[in-house]
Amino acid sequence: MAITPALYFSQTLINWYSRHKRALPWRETTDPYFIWLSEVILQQTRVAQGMPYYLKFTEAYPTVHDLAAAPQDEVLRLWQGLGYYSRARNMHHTAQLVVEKYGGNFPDKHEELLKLKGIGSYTAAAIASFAFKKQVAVLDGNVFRVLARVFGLTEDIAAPASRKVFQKLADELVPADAPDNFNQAIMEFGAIQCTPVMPDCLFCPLQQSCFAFNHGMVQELPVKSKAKAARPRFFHYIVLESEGSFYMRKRLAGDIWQGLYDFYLYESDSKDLALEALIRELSEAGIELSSSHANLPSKEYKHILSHQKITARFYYFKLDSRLKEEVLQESRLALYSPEKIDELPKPVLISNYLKDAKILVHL
DNA sequence: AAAGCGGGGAT
DNA sequence: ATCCCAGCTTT
Repeated sequence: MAITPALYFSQTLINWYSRHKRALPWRETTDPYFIWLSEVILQQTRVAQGMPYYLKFTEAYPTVHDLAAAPQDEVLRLWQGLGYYSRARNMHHTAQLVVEKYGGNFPDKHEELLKLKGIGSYTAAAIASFAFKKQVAVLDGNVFRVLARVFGLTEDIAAPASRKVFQKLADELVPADAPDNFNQAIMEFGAIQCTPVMPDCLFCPLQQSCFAFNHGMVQELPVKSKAKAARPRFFHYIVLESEGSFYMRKRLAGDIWQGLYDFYLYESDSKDLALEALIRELSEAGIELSSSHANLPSKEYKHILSHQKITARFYYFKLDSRLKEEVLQESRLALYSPEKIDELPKPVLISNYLKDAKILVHL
């Protein structure tokens, strides 16, 4: 008997997957905790970049109870360098909720998983299918690309409204008897074979049935609107040293790097520092710098985020005496030895400076 | 619906 | 230097 197009598609992908799948540690388990950990780490992150973090986290926190019991600074420190730090904060929060509300066991329903912080439709589908064999289709960037090309979908994948079309198709394609294998297969296929640039159409098992290949539209699909240009920002970091220790503070909500530690920050709309304005602001904060203080501007650091283009310079000042308690309260600064600084979660930009300035020798 | 949120790899 | 990758939350 003839097989349906949906069956042909899923069986072809699963067959391809059995021959091309990479051996990855989170594919060796059905433990929802490890699946969840890997999927949160892999959001917006390539396997090669996420792998060392997955190994670090599973070693430091073998169970959801260990993660739940950890201090936030420690979790963020382990996450340091991976970016999108709300993932770590939400993950930590969810670990505590799973322990308190679910007795340490993750819910197995897609809609229950969806209620947890940091778990959206993709991650909920991944956990539900990989750990609990539920018939729900994952929809990530790889799946968008594969479906757009093979089935000729021309909706803008950057537009939220397009999700409905892709989700409906993906849901029709995911087989009841192997939802986990199919979901893994289609994402792996997108990552290895049907890549964003230079896809390997020549040796593609779906070549003859692929809309994009047959219509010479491989370069045109998927359709994706461009992101807007990154906003330029100019950071002037004031590095205050007292007796070999440094004043730092934890960043607040409402800007990048929430929960990470950096120095006193003076931001302006120019790469050049307006010294008088800085002195005035510091003075208002109760921090008096006399001309006797050494002022060594660092080299210029360019730090590129997807949505911001930061130009930063560090100004080092050695203080004659410690800042007063009320000044610390008001500015939220605190004094940290290099050993303590090493343990603090910090933006990559700050870590780079600390390394260059030889304040931190390792890392 | 749009904006905000990190960082790294390929060319 | 300039292109690419992208899930979740908040607004």
